[in-house]
Amino acid sequence: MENEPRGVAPGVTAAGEAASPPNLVALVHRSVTAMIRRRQLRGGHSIVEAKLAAQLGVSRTPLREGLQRLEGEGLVVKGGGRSFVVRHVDLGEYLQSLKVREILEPEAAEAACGHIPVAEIAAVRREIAGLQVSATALHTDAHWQSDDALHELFARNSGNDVLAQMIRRLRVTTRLFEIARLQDRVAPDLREHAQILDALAGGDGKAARKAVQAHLRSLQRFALATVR
Amino acid sequence: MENEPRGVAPGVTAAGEAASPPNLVALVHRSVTAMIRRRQLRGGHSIVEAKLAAQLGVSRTPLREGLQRLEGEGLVVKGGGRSFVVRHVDLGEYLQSLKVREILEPEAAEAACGHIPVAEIAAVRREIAGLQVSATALHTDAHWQSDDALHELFARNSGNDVLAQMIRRLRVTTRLFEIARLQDRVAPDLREHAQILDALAGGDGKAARKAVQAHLRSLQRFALATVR
DNA sequence: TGCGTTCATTTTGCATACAATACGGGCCGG
DNA sequence: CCGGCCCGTATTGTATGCAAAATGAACGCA
Repeated sequence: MENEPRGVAPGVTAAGEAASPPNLVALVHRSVTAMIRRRQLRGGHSIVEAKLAAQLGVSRTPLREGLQRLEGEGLVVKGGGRSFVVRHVDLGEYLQSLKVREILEPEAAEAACGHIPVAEIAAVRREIAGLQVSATALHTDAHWQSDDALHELFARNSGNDVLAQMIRRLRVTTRLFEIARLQDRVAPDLREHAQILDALAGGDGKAARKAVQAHLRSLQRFALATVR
Repeated sequence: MENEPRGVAPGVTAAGEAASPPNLVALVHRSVTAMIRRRQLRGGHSIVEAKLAAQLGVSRTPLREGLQRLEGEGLVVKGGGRSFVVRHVDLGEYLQSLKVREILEPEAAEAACGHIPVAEIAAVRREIAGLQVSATALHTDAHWQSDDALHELFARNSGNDVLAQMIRRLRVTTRLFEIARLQDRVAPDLREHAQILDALAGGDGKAARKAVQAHLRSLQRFALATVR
């Protein structure tokens, strides 16, 4: 292969991460994850290895290894035939995932109450506030990001890393669906996220639990009403 | 490479599964999973690719792909350095996992109540009954297997595949620890499993929930009391 | 036209080759 | 006796080559 600058599709590499050894499978993993989140790779799309490898500037070997790892994580599947397919989450699975989140996340929120550094809460507040201003162009991207930040806030501080990991995993699935199918969740999320933050900041465990549960139920209703 | 009969380490391949295309990465995945469960690969043990590849009769390429997939699933990790390491679950993580299972599994058991085919319940009953007889040699192996069967029973029939998948995943972690650290759980498990089965068979959702919760709490107590 | 069949092309599965890096052990200087 | 350096070896990271399987298109035959 011509040893190109190994550029990666524009704007795909993750930030930070001083990779002393370039480690191409990690690069593939990050890049493909990002591409899926940006809908550059749609759910159900079947991946041709040579093409994607060329696009990322790597050979098929690290590409395949990265994809296998993503399959283990559930982002892609080897669908029936022989090629990798970006996992497609349908409404049924989305709702099931939300049900499980409805079991786990209120628990995490309650556990986290009173254990979250105020600085972190403030940071998430700022992120949400900044959202009101920006135009709709990058809006959704930033919105999803603040969504991540909020849920990560109480997951990480729940005191149970395993619980946090499960929540993250479930959110991969739900995000996959939301990216593909839901459009205007910004306004309701803004309101509900604010309520959750208030409860977390106030250290009121019961209120936090309620707020998170209400949020997740709202998502279910929204999906049922929105998706054709 | 000498194209050997591709024998695989004795007794390592999973049963059934007529693999029309040999599919070596699936073979690796199954084999390594089995080897970990049998403690042929201990937690914390670092894997040398060439050695394991030779042992399984494959080249390093499918071996690495299989390992990457296992890393995505959380069975192995690329520990700091550069080689794969069988994940080591410590007491803390084990207890955290049990806590999460204590949230999820009672829910699944209750949901499954009344939806489990009687034949399946009977099959698990038989499996447990057969356990009483066999000697301690294969005892533990068979014990773990019946444990899988019981928990799988209500997970699969809970009506929520995502929930079932989460439970399976958590059980990978807890099993990893139990294999390494716990010895004589047979007697208490036998009793508690029977109680769960009775509740499931009776269709009593509340009782099933209670029985599963009691079982998981018993495991926590047992671990705290047993592990030095 | 409709349908099976053959052949060219694409695409994957796997093995191997090779370069880069980490590791360990001995050697030398102190 | 100890610490640091150097070099041979073990091991991993990546690319490439090639064979088998799938795909699909052209073609002939009914």
